[in-house]
Amino acid sequence: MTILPVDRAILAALQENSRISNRELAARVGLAESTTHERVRRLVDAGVITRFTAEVDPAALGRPMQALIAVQLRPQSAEVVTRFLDAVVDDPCVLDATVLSGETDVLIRVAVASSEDIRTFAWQKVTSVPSVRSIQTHIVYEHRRGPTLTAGAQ
Amino acid sequence: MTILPVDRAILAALQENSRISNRELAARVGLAESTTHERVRRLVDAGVITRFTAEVDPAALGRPMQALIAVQLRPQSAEVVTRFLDAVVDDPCVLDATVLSGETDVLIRVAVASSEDIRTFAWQKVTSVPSVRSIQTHIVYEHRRGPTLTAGAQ
DNA sequence: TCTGAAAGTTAAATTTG
DNA sequence: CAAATTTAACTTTCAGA
Repeated sequence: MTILPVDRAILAALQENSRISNRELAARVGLAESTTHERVRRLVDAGVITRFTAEVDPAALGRPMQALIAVQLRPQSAEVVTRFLDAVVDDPCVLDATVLSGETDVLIRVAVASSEDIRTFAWQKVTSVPSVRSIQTHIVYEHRRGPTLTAGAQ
Repeated sequence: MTILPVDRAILAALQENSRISNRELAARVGLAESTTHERVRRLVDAGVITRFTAEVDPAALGRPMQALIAVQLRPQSAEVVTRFLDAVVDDPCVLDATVLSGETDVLIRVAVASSEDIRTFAWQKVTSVPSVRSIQTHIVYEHRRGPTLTAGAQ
């Protein structure tokens, strides 16, 4: 699918607010409503827009603390990684998990009410998986989003 | 603000799809439309929902590769960290940046077209900031989301 | 805090240029 | 791709429980 400048404008507007009406979106990008509607549908169909979602602040729900837990696994096999993810990623304190190259095999981001909850997750849940060789916990002090995603490599 | 079970249902539904109509949301959570409408408004006002957004797949825009760049800064001061973030976080390849405790001070997540772009960002942009002492680049092999965020610590 | 109904607004599909 | 049209669906407000 070819991404035109007008598609970038649509992507920018919808990332900033996915709930604006099709009418307002059309006005903002300077196309007819029917055209705008069709282009949004195509962006979804092409997999450029993966979902429309509401962002929720864990802190506002009583989980003001975030941490990264770096995990080293042994043996290092695809199956071990998959099994580890399946074992931990559904825990309610997990925000996401990333599989990496390098010393650390998996990086887990958690949001919790207090450091006690990190301890419980890290030392009860994570280290109870047999293939976990070692872990390190890092407190998240700040998190910043990059620029809005509107185009390929510049 | 008190989060009732019905609010969790609203949060779950809106995270899964922020574009469903208020009518459908009301039907799904079992409340009248007017009540549902009011509760969503309150969740936004209370800062529980921070924004409604469209998730975009960088790969579908021609940036199929992601990496984490771990950065160590010297001297380690609040101002150095802030200045570093200001210098790199607006680069178009940056998805987000996290300030951490531990060896690594900042973790930058990037989405790029090829490894050549990582090299350019890491060795042109990042290491050109004087306070950067060292960096390590890790390829992202896989990324998994945790469960939907609906409540405080369980 | 909730409901139900009324009034105004918007979406979605179609047709035509 | 735009404009116009039409029907159906939706949002928003408010009186009242």
